[in-house]
Amino acid sequence: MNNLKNLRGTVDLLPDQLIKWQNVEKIVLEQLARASINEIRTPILEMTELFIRGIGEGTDVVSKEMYTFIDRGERSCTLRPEGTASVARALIQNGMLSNHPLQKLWYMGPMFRYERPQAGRQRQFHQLGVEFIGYDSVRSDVEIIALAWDILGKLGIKELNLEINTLGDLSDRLNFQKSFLKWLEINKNSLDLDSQNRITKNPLRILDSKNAQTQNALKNAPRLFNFLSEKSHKRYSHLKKNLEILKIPYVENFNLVRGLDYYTHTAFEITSGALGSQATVCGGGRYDDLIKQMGGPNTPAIGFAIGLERLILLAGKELEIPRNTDIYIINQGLIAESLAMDLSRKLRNYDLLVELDLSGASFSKQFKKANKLKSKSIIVIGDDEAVKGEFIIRLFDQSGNGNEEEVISFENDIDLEKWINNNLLVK
RNA sequence: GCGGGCGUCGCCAAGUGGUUAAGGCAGCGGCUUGUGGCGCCGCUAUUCGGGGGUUCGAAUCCCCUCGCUCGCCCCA
Repeated sequence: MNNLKNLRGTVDLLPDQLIKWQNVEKIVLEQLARASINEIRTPILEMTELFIRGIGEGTDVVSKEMYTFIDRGERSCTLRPEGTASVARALIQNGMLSNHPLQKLWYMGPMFRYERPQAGRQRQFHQLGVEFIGYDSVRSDVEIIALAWDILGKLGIKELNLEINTLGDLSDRLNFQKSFLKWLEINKNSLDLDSQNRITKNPLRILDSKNAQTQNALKNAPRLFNFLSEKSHKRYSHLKKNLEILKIPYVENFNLVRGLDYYTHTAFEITSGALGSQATVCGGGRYDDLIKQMGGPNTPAIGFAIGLERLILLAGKELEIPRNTDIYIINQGLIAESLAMDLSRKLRNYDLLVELDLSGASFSKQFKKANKLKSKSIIVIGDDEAVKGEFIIRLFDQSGNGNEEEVISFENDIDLEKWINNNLLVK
């Protein structure tokens, strides 16, 4: 029995911790609803092919981090490592792009990547993703960045850094890649080993290598920014201007590439120093070619994902406080216990947190329990009350001073409601 | 995949070779069988992540292994 354990990189979320999760999720979902974004749910398990084609074979995520296995029907299946590819697939497959070319969608759920766990990183983790499908205007880029920024702001998270970059469109990138590859051939030896390996696999990724030696060498390399078309340049400066109008502070990072192949034009990341080495809480960008590449109609899109574990880490302690019990029902005796159960059901029609003591323990014990839970009030039903068809109700404040008891008949809903309104529902 | 740190009760922890493994919190029971916060009393690890070895004797030393954690890489 003792050797049954959860798998490495997975965690049990226990009731105490879930208070914070639920509070954070509530705020996030409210914000999404207000921006009139609709939910979409796709399977956690997909064909492996989807991610190879969607994310890109040369990426780290696909080449070494996927949970892939052969199922009983000999299909290669993969636990999703991210959400965008699935959403794109679902939209194409369900013909949603011809009927509703414009849509704003969100999803939330577990993702899986086989990596070494560390602070802010698990093998099963959770993401909130937002995708604006069919939108190509700069304003949609701005709106989605603002949305991410505001969600973090609503949670009271301070000291965030927004980094932005532009990757241009496909032809910008090809032009750049040509001369970048030439430079890489010549300067190969001044790069670190990882980066050398990427020359053939995924050269763009070399740009955001964190190796100091490589970063130093890259200072003399051609810059993607200089290969952007006039149109791409304009798009990017328009984006910056809009962010300034909205007073969203940003930092340009020309080396921000992002690890998934599908990004075009705008790429952005929001980081926090409070997270340790896994500093990114939100990452996103535009992916105008993905849906077409996956066999759908030519559909521009932009999206982001927020890592929920990291979000929880950043969110304030005030979200960890549980709601106190409003009424604790102390009860003992055969008839009393039935009456108590009936009363507890009645009380749950109000916006109250009601706990019925089921222990059958002594009154003294039940009072202690009510006190431990910091219940705002108590109801007492014993044999005496049961016989008379009434119960005792009273406030139960922490000072321990005797509050006035009130006796109410089980039939008298009007007095009960009055008491609740006067004592519990008013601030 | 590669480095560093760590593993004693549900939680926090003392103990670094000698025969009963401190203490605190939480939990349970009692003082007080129908009225709470405080207090007092009692109970709660045959065992120190697991396995092997050294020794008369190990939680303490050695080896292996598992796990956790932090960092590299990468990402949310």
